[in-house]
Amino acid sequence: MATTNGDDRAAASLASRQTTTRWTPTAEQIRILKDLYYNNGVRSPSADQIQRISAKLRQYGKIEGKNVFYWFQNHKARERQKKRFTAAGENLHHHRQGLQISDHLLAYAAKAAPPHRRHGSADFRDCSATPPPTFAWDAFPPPCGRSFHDQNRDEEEDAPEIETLSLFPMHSAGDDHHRLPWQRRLFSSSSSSDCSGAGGSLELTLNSYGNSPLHFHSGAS
Amino acid sequence: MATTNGDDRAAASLASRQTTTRWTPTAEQIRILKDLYYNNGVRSPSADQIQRISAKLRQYGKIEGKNVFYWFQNHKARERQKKRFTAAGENLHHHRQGLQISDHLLAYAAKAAPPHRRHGSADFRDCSATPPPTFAWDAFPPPCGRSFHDQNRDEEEDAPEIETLSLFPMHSAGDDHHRLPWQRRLFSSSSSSDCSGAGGSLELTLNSYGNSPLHFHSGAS
DNA sequence: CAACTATGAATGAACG
DNA sequence: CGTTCATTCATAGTTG
Repeated sequence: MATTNGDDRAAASLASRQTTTRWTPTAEQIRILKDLYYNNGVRSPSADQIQRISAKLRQYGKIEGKNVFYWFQNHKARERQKKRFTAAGENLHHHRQGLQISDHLLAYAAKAAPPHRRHGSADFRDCSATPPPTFAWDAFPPPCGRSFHDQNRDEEEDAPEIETLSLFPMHSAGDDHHRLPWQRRLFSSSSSSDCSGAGGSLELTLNSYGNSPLHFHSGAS
Repeated sequence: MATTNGDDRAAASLASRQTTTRWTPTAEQIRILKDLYYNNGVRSPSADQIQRISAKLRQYGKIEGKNVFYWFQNHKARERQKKRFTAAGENLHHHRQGLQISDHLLAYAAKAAPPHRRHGSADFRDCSATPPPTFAWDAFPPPCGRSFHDQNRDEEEDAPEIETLSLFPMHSAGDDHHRLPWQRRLFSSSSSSDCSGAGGSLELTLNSYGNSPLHFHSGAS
């Protein structure tokens, strides 16, 4: 991303009496953390490792063990979470289902092809054929010569699996998987006339919150 | 909101390849989202719901799962935040003009709530028996002296004094491993070649990025 | 166009 | 671990 300075939030806000209680990692700290995460496969460091890491990172700024712990926890969790609700490729293939508004949309959609904002290069996680079951702490350069990305923003990769998933499973006769109780019928598509640009009515059924279907009135009034 | 715009802001303008093109929800998308929020009580949709919602909303414009996720997060958070100030801000009716930060500053000024724990719960800085979220691994496991660590942080990211403390304690006679709240059940993965270099002076070489000794450049680019 | 506001995006911290 | 809350940054979009 281009969050201005990005990592230097700490340096940026050090001007005043920052009552900020929470840790503001420096660029170097983040760099090291990501290096450990991606290049070394560190995902859930143990207490000992956390201590070592924090000790090391302390050279670059204030940091405590819990910060390291949380960082890895969050980083890992977010990576998974993101993948979870980003199942379908979402940005480059919108089903144009005949709507008048798409006129403009298509217009710039064509030119706005470029993917996200922070796709630099390939990810590092699988830069080597050997999964990182162990912690490569000691001392050894990264297995594969990896070009360092800019500074911050990790390098998540997208697996644009275009599977045209059923947007709204009406009634899955062949129930295959039971995931969670609320995963039942969340949405009910009203056949095929719900995709009106603006001015339609769609029904959404959310069993988890209410059994009554929801009707959207896009009547614009 | 304030301007009841209601147009397809998506079709606003997009000429330059903004590296930070954040999602601009369309009127229909917002309407549906609010409908879900208010009429259906959806506050924190899960991954599955997010997928469906985003899929549905995609008919009205480009959208990704994370947009839905963030939308609900923000909407909920802000609503809560606003309500939280109504009671205390009866006197300070300053138009909170300028500076986004004034938002929370007013909050503190109004309620003067200690900036630590979250929504009132129970205070627990009691260093007696079981400090709930006490993180022991910091530098040294405080017996119970300081429950709350960084509180009056008036220090900056500097002062990295490279103490020569043993960064990597070998085994140190085992002694008592700080029994972290989670270690009991989380850090029990000692059944494998944990840190291979645990018994030596790990060096943590992270020179893949050109390890600068330290030195924080004042940044400011 | 500057000043300001609403809100999307990000992330540290923590809960269950 | 997945989920949730709080706080902060960045910026689209107005408003004067």
